[in-house]
Amino acid sequence: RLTAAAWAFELKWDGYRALVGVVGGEVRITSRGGHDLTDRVPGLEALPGELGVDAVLDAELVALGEDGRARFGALAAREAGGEDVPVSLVVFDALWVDGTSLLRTRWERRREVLDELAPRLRRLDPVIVPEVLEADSGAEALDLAREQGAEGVVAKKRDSSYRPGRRTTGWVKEKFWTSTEVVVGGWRPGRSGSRGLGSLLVGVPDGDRLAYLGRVGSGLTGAVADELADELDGLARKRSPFRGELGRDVTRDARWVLPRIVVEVRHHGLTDHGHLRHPSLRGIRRDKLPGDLTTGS
DNA sequence: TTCTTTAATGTCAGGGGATT
DNA sequence: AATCCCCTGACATTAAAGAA
Repeated sequence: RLTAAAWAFELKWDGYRALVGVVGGEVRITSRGGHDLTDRVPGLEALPGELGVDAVLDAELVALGEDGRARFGALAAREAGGEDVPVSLVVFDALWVDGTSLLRTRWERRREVLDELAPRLRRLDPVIVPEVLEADSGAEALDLAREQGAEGVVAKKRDSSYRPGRRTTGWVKEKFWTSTEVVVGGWRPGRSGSRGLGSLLVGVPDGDRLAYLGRVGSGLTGAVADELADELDGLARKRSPFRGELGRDVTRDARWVLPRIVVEVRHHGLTDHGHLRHPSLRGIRRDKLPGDLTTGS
């Protein structure tokens, strides 16, 4: 449905969204929430001189590992001073150049402007201006992205204008999903406003216990949530079925349960701590028992 | 053409993980 | 406490399509 005639495909970068202002000889990087991120990217002192004109650019702030792949977790760690992770600025859009706003200009034209600026931008060490993917379809673009180890693809409608701030349907993000079956070992109540379940504590069988995989709250709603709430109530248990300690912030209001219910969870792989990343509940697997699941990934 | 229904689009709140 | 990155569903609004 995403044809190359109407859509252009770019790699999706995993980092912090940032606006880069090059105005009056100074560089200023701002997060989506309006916070100053300028100090996160050293090595941009020469940017105003190289660029030659004032500009506001849309970009993503990413930390790259040795393999060239983005590592989200390393970004915030940089401030701790421990790891010296090089931070790059991936520039993918031009919003305002030399006194002219491009917000209402179609993406195709904005990309042309960006390509004109690209040779100068690339003289700066931390700056990356990624090429548009040479793909005839969304599926082909995903294949390319997978080869390059990216986390996904962003499809941009060629005639779309730029809508500041809000999420836009002119840009469609396609990420690689993983689906995993996990066992429910407990739950946490929702906030005072919402009733019943807030999130599920899940894991995979590891010997006679469960290896903790984190919480799943997104997608836990409607009839499925009510159904699960009833069933879990009947499986209540005093001791945690998980192996090891889980941390006070989790255990404080956790309710443990006999590990019997298997659910399917969609996610983006595991974090450095071995938890599910961006998990969302897909449904209950009544055809499966905890014993059917294999240990590990 | 105009009115009504439907689909697309946008906004918001509540869940997640992580770090300082 | 913040901050950042998300995902999902409910609801409101807007745009498009169908019927009269």
